[in-house]
Amino acid sequence: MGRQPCCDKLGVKKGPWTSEEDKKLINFIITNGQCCWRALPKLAGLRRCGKSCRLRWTNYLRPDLKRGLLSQAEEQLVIDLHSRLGNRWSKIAARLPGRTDNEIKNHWNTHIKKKLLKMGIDPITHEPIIGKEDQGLPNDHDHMINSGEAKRVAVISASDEINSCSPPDHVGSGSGTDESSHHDLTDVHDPLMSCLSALENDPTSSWDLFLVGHDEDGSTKNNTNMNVLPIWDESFPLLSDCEDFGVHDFGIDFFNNIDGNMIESWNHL
DNA sequence: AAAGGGAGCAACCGCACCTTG
DNA sequence: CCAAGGTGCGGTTGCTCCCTT
Repeated sequence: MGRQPCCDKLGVKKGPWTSEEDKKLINFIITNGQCCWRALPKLAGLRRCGKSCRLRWTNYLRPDLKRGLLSQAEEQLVIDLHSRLGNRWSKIAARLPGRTDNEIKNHWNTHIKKKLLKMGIDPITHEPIIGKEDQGLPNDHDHMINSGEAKRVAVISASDEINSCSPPDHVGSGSGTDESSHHDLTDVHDPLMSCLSALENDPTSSWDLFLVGHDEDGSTKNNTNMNVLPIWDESFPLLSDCEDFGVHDFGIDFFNNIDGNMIESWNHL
């Protein structure tokens, strides 16, 4: 049988996109909306694979994309969601407006993973790594766990809200690796979260600002920045209706509502 | 100032799932 | 119901930039 390749390998350009190609793609999508990706390259006059066009659009050209590093709140949300969803980057990205799965995946692999490892926390299981000396971890990782270094991972005390919007489709995969069941944030037995909760009052952490706020009387409370963590159903009603936050979510209305700022940002490409 | 190495990110690849006829 | 096409997703690669020596 065999599947027909998504595009003719011959004559299809690969590698970095030029600004000229970007403009062609943007112009086509603005004019025509996003139709079938396979046909798009020909129609838009691009010598690119349809897949490549889709990727370029979703990961780079989409007007609603945020630029720059993830904020601490976003990073924390990624950690939290990863603890429950695993490497389902698209699902995680769906909870972070303006961020792409690719971006989050990259950020995870290059930043967050290292941070967690440095803290002696397994980035896969989100459990403390104890007594595993041969994993290339710093020798003092146990010390870091006990000293409050690990606290930087942050505490989600707003777990109820987040749990309330857990995607329904991440359960029952049948693989026996249902992350949601044992990484539920409300579960006090979650080693990562309980570890972090125990450390949350350490005033030395550079992440305190967003982890836990301190009232003037010294009592702790959720930092106001925690409010940045979205209560999706309320704050992002549109997103809560979107299983994925992809290009297909932009209909004709979206393109009718493209404003000057978007065009401006594209002009800077 | 130049070379080497590491980090970060954009893009590609291939598989899996969904849709359609 | 099945086969084939279309799309999405996660893993991986490779290029570029920056820092260190």
